[in-house]
Amino acid sequence: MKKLTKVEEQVMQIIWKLERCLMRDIIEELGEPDTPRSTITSVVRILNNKGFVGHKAYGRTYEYFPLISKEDYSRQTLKGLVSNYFDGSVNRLVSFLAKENDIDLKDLNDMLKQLDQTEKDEENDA
Amino acid sequence: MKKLTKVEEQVMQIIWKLERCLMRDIIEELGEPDTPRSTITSVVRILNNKGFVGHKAYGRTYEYFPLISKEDYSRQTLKGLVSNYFDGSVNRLVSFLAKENDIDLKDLNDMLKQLDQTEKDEENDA
DNA sequence: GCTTTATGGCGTAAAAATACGTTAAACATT
DNA sequence: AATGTTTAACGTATTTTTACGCCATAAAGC
Repeated sequence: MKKLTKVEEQVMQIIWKLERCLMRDIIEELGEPDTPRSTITSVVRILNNKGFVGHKAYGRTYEYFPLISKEDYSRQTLKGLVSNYFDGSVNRLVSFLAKENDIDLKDLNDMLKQLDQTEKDEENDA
Repeated sequence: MKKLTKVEEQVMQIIWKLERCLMRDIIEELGEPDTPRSTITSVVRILNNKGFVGHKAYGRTYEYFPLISKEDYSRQTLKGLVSNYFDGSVNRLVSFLAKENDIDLKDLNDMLKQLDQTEKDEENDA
């Protein structure tokens, strides 16, 4: 899958958030008055060319919407990160985070217990 | 911090791996015969301009080495990913991984216990 | 309904990333 | 040492990304 560049990603985040939107919504949401609107439209156009967003014409104005979900893209990105920086091992990533004290171990334990419980519930449902 | 592009990252990975290296080491390690060496040298030159790698001249030939550690860069990238795709919550990231079955919960539990133990050991040392 | 102001698609300029050819030095072979 | 071969720094061409101006339309004010 193609990778988003810095600015593309910024705009894409907005389109993901708004789901279906007009140019004005994107510009309003971005709210950076220093960037000219014409620059934003360019980026949207390129996102469109690259297949990240689609558009539907309403008269002369377009409605834009994502063609790839944020979740799919983050999954892909995360996979790449793990493969490049953590020897392809997700556990290594988590262990890195833990060592960095980015996660509270107790929190995580609680969370895991909950997930574990969810799994058991699903088993019972089946 | 500046972000590496696709090709830059590829070359950077090699320089991180080799630590201190000559052009020929990088090219050998890359081992993609379809990419001309001159292209690689360009990328290295740009990495140098961007401050990712330094060089030391030995006569007419340069020895290259990373100026930023792989760990630092991955930390930074990960932080960005979490902030952009997981509402800034690392726990949310881990929970995502767990739901995707990318991590085995049991493995993770064992790992956490070990980390927990390490912390206690460190407390005893102090 | 005419003038003024805002909107946004489009073409394209400017900057950055990627790709390659040339060439001069380094090394090998005789 | 003279010749051929490999190496890699450098300059630049090409492509992609980023940024803007223009202008036709739409909307607002009078």
